[in-house]
Amino acid sequence: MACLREIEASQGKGQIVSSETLAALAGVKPTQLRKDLAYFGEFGRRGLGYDASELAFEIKRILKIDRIVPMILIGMGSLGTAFARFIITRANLEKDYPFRIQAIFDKDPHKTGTEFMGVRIYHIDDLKHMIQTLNPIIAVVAVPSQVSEPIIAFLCDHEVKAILNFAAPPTKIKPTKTIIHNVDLGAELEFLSYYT
Amino acid sequence: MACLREIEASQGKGQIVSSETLAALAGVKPTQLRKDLAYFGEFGRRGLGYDASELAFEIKRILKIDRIVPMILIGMGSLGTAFARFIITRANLEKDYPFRIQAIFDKDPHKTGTEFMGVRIYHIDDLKHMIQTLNPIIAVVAVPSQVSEPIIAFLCDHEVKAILNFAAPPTKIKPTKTIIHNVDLGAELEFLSYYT
DNA sequence: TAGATTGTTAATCGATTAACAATC
DNA sequence: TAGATTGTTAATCGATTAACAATC
Repeated sequence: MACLREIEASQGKGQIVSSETLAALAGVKPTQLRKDLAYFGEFGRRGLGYDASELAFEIKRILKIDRIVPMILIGMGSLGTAFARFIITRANLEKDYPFRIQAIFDKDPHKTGTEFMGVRIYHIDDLKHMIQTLNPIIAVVAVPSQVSEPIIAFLCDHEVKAILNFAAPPTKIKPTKTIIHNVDLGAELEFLSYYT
Repeated sequence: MACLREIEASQGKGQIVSSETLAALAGVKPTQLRKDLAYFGEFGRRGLGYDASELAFEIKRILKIDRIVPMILIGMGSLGTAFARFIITRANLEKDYPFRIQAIFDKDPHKTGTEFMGVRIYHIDDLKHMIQTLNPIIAVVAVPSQVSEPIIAFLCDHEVKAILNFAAPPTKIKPTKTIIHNVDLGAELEFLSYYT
């Protein structure tokens, strides 16, 4: 599936767009775009094209961002702060932005009990009894790699659907029900260096 | 090319390893690993395997991380700070870590003139006359998206080989000589949401 | 009806894997 | 020589693209 996100933002209400136009915007071939969409259903009308707002809605539904996605953030170091700022700013700016940070967890007593841009910061120990109530779909792990593995294991045990992990990939656990997406800043640099 | 980085860390001096062992470590098929390596040259010995330290050296050479890679960081908000901490910590810990932040640039007069973990923070206006001297291979852009495009354009004009861009992808410029690698935290979340 | 554009089948391309000759 | 393991050629698989019938 080639990048469909670009499409969403690109047209107003009631507008009809062709796969040709959309493909140009997304930087892919029209035929690829049509094939990708057809995989999920028939969203277009032959001879006409796609209804832009209808298509945007369908794409949101496919990506499961047609609803509020409750999240928790664990670790409020510089990376956690950067991530929280990014998400909360966007949620404040964009109507219907789906991702919401419900609670932040950290170990530092200088941070716990305070708020960051309107989101409460709890002690990491409170996660144990709060996770049931919060019931987050996604958890973001931005703690040091040395302490990340037990936290990730705990999250997997408690039915979190997906983890965005900025720490080192866990070595011991191989969860079946939880998807872990590892983001490795160091690897991004090595990747770039190769193409230098 | 499947992930070769794992291999590097995995063996001591003088050790011989087979593609079977390495593939298991990297989580790929042995035949895939051999094919990838063969693309760059003949590094193994038939009937024996690969010399681990020799292979590690060759991989570093291929990735161009067998030398110091000078970098600059532009933008010292929470994301810039997170990135700087990540790189500098690693450079302090790991012998031969190739990436070095030579200078940081920001607009905030409270930050300019100070140091972060031993790296000087300059005003963004100083970039103009300093870039020639610094001559960085890689530039990391961690400024707000609204102000990123002219900065990226400037970096491309001044022979920076690669840009790691945390801001929005540039729309106007299509550099030919500079590689831009865009990292989109929002897209990572949408990606995860889909697999929920 | 003629023109346009989708959804889908067929053809092409590239990447992964299997098989094996080379060789330690 | 027999066993092991690479580098490479051939076969397989999947993904991309082209072609076209369906239909607005």
